[in-house]
Amino acid sequence: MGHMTLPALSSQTLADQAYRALRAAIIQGDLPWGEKITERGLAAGLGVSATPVREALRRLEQEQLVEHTGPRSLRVATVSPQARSESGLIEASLEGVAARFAAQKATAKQLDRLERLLDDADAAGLALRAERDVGRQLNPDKVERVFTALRDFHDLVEAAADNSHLARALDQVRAFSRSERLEITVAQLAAGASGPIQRYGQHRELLAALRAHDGDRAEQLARTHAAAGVADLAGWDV
Amino acid sequence: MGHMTLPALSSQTLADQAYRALRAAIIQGDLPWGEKITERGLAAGLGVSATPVREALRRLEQEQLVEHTGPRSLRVATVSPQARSESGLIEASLEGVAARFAAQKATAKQLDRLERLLDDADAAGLALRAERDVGRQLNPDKVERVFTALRDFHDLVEAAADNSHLARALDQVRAFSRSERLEITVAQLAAGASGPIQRYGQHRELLAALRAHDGDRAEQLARTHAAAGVADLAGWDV
DNA sequence: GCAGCAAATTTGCTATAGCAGACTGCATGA
DNA sequence: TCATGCAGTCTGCTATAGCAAATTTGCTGC
Repeated sequence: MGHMTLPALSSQTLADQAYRALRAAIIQGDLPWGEKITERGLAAGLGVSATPVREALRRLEQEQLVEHTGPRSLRVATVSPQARSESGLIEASLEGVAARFAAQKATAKQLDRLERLLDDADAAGLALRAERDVGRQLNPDKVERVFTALRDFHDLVEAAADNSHLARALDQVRAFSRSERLEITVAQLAAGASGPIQRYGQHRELLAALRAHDGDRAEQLARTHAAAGVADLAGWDV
Repeated sequence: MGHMTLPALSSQTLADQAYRALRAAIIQGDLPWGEKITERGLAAGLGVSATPVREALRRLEQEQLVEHTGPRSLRVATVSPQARSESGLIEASLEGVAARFAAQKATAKQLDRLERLLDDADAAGLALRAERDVGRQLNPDKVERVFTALRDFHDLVEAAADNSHLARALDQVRAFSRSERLEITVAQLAAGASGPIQRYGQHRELLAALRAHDGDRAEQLARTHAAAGVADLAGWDV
């Protein structure tokens, strides 16, 4: 056996494609919250028959992105601002658990990669801070680099946690809590908000806790950090 | 409009029935973890066609109770002991969040009902303790009453939290963390374990925190309590 | 015995047809 | 003007047929 087969890189079934397409459409707002939908309508829009669309809808229903209004009618789920911010708290709690697991399991290679991501973010972040201090406009390319580095950081912590149930739960709740966060936070940064930049150093502390295998502290830091992100958006005190 | 229509008391679609039946079969062990399954086989067993079974399988796959092994083969998911205990920690964390939400939102009526449930549990529980102290065999009927009362207590806290995303996440993770807990704990009680009975008074403290709208303390108590339940089973320190 | 290959069977996936119930709009009558 | 019935249409649900690919089976040759 010279090679190992990758675990289905692209399932490519129409039902799977329909699921991804509809999920993305909902999260990105192409299918607005509360929109009435029909199997046949979606099937025609996607160019497939009703069968794979039905399976996609059942999966979306399972994660509450689609809901039944009556015995024979469907719509994209509605999500109140309160539900959105509460989802942020749920997400923060789960990210805390992820950090706890990661503190137990992260390999040396993963920890090093985490450190390199923070170095990248710092390089671009310090430049941004300097630009802001002299009143220049923020370089969108550097903003992007900071965000992708920090997103990769969180994703890698989640991967190090190595628990598929936790990962699934996070994916599902993020569809509600995080659908517009990136755009908002970028806007806040441009407007001069200091919260995101202040929370910056917390990543270093979290990494130190992970290295020390200090699950309690890692969870505490990750959760507080994530909850602060929600608070910035909602003006809440957590 | 003199009355309001109840929201679909029994959906009664075959796909829904198939979903519930298969889910129960998996959790109760009638379909063992790792069992290979086929659409047609399950459909024949349930007496329906393959279509509703496929939809049920997609939903079960979404919550990781069923998984693909290859492009054309399915099986009931496998769950390691580690994954099971980790699910217990995830559940404990989510129950903590539920208690936090409940502390903000619980109505006076709900709080009173919670108190009555604890009174019920205490009545039966004290009798059990007395029986155990004199070495008599535990009355199975009273054991049942304690468990149902405490289960109702947790369910009502969850209902008071009033967040469907949280409720769904709890349901899904419990399929893994709690599938055999009741039986085990009953067995432990019969064998004289003291942990469950010692954790008993914690419910009163939680209720007090809910009444005081003390979200921090409610979360702390609920989470510790739930995590202790996991620790009892796994011999872990949380 | 056993590895390798090909035929036969199994299996998941998709499209389609049709049913039963819900919904819509319009005409009717008070 | 408004409630009420009644087609006609729409919609979700289920069963079925068939395809393409994977899996299994059994044969062959070493």
